[in-house]
Amino acid sequence: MAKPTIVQVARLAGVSNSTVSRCLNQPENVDKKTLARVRKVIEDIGYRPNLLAQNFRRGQSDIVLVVVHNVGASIFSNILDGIRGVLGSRFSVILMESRAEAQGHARFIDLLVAKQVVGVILLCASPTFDPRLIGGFDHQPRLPVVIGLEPVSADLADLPSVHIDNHRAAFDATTYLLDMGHREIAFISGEKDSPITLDRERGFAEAMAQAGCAAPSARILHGDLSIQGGIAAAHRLLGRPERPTALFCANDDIALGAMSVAAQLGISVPEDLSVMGFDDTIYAATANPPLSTVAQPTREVGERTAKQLLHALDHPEDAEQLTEILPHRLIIRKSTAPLRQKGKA
Amino acid sequence: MAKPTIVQVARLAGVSNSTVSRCLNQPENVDKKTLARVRKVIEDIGYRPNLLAQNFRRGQSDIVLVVVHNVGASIFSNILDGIRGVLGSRFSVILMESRAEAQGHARFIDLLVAKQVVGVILLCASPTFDPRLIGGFDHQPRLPVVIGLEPVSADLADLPSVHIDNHRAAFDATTYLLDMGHREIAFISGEKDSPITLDRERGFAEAMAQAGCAAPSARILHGDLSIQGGIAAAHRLLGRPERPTALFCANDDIALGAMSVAAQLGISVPEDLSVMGFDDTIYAATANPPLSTVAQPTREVGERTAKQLLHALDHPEDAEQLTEILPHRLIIRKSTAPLRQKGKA
DNA sequence: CTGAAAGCGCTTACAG
DNA sequence: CTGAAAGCGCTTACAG
Repeated sequence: MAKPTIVQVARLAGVSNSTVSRCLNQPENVDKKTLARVRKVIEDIGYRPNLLAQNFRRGQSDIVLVVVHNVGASIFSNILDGIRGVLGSRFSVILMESRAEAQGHARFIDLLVAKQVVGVILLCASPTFDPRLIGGFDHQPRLPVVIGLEPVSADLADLPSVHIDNHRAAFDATTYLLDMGHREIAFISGEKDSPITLDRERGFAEAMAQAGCAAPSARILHGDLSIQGGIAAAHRLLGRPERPTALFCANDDIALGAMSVAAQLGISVPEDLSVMGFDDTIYAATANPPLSTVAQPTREVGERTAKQLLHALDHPEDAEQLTEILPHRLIIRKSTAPLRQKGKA
Repeated sequence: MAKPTIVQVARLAGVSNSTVSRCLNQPENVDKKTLARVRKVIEDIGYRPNLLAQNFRRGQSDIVLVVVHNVGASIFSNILDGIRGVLGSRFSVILMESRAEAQGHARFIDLLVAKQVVGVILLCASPTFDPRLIGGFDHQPRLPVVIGLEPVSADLADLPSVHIDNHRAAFDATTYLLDMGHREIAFISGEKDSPITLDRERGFAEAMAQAGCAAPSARILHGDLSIQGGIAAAHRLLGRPERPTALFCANDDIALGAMSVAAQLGISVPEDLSVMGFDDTIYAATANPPLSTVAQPTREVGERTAKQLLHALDHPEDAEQLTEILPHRLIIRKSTAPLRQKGKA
């Protein structure tokens, strides 16, 4: 008993294949009674269109590629949930890790071509995955691309994107630290020129400059957006006596790494050192001490990103490119405190 | 300029489509010289087989479905890396979250049927994803399934699986705690009857019983393998005066949640309470205090699981079912310490 | 609103 | 070792 195909349905319903196909794909163009009859047969024999045949015939798969820096980063969990929720069962999501791609761009393109992906969501806008290079190659049409989470640099401004105002968020967080009396603030950032942190660095520098701190950009350390990155930076920063009194970290993992170094060195957080993270991942609230941080609406980022992609897929003629700015929120917990007066030691 | 197809290659090489196809799929059956000529043409015009057509024609996709409880759990990061490394570019990995599947089994089957997945890796052997139900339904052939990370219950013993000896690992960890003088030890586990924790619970109970502790299974709390689960259990456990002196947690997230509750309640870890985790995720080492835990070779779990699947895919006739037991390792950091003598308070 | 026919790009017996 | 031919299950102009 083989899997039923469209021809069995057609035979049983007494119509042609074309009509069955229309019932599936453009029911509005089918007579009500015919439609009902065909649907009944479909139901009765449990017919399901062969996706492989559909994809082949239509010349495109049902695969959406989502590029993340690192699947393990807990921030992606909610975002991916949001994406899957919207894309639903109509599309399959496959993940690619930018950090794992030593071969970089070539393999990325390979994958796009080989898998005949229908759309791309970039949750990391590294140069390797320059969205301008998506499509237009190898006889492929240009693919819809949406950028999520990351700000979009000016030269990519024509691409739809969904993210918070990173500049403003970093400005707010830094201002909060400044308001607590801190002046010796260091910003532990990600890779130099990484798009996700550039805006944050500018926000930091701007707040610092407004508060009269000299050469704020000298207070920015570049590294890796990871626990290891936080550890490395903290070792450089906290080993010396004239260490900063507050650390603003480009993400929570960095902050967690930095706090562990502080603990090792016997520096108390927040008494001797305030630490502020970014993202409000699930590990922030239970850190010891609980981490103050900047929250992003991650699930919403995923949902909105996916909705924009869906729109682009369903309305290829509609070239409207939206930039959606979602709200951020300062979450103050226990890892930050007012600057202690000098005579502390 | 359309994407080149097999017929252009055939024409340019002066052979038939069949021969080009053979060059691609069974080069050993092609004359060396013909092969070389065809390959040259392929190279020259940049031909790449249309995967969509291949999949359709062969009646199967190149998709491997990996089921995890929760993508965000950091333990899966390395495992997925391992899987991807082995499955490489030949297959696409799509992820399904068991926790997200309220509809459960039905949707799972739907996905399998609809996407025509070629193989399944189960990183969570919940009843919803009972591997015996994979395949055999809806006119589909039985699919190769490999279980990773989780122990396999006796009734599924005919399925290949890759995991540590969870019973032994829990026994070892509990014994370590007992050797430190602890007797009032609680085990915070996952869902009741969750296969991943059953073996661990038995290992715990066995070690406790050997040490003469009465009713060890009464010391097992069931909840959720998450930070929230750890928080909930810790609230039940640590609120009362006759609280345990040591907590053994079924994973690191639980331990992190429990430690945060201890911190809130002013209970010092490890002075007043030893806490032991499981998995050695990236958040264990930088916790405050750094978390003692049981490490699993996660990347290897992924690689071995994927290799078994690959074997099953390439040798469907070979029914050999392997159970691979990988080594575990106790990692002792700062969250565990010898029991303090009574007169502490 | 419906049907007959062609065709998407490949693979696979089959015959030679 | 190679080629001619059929066919996988669907969709899509086209004609009526």
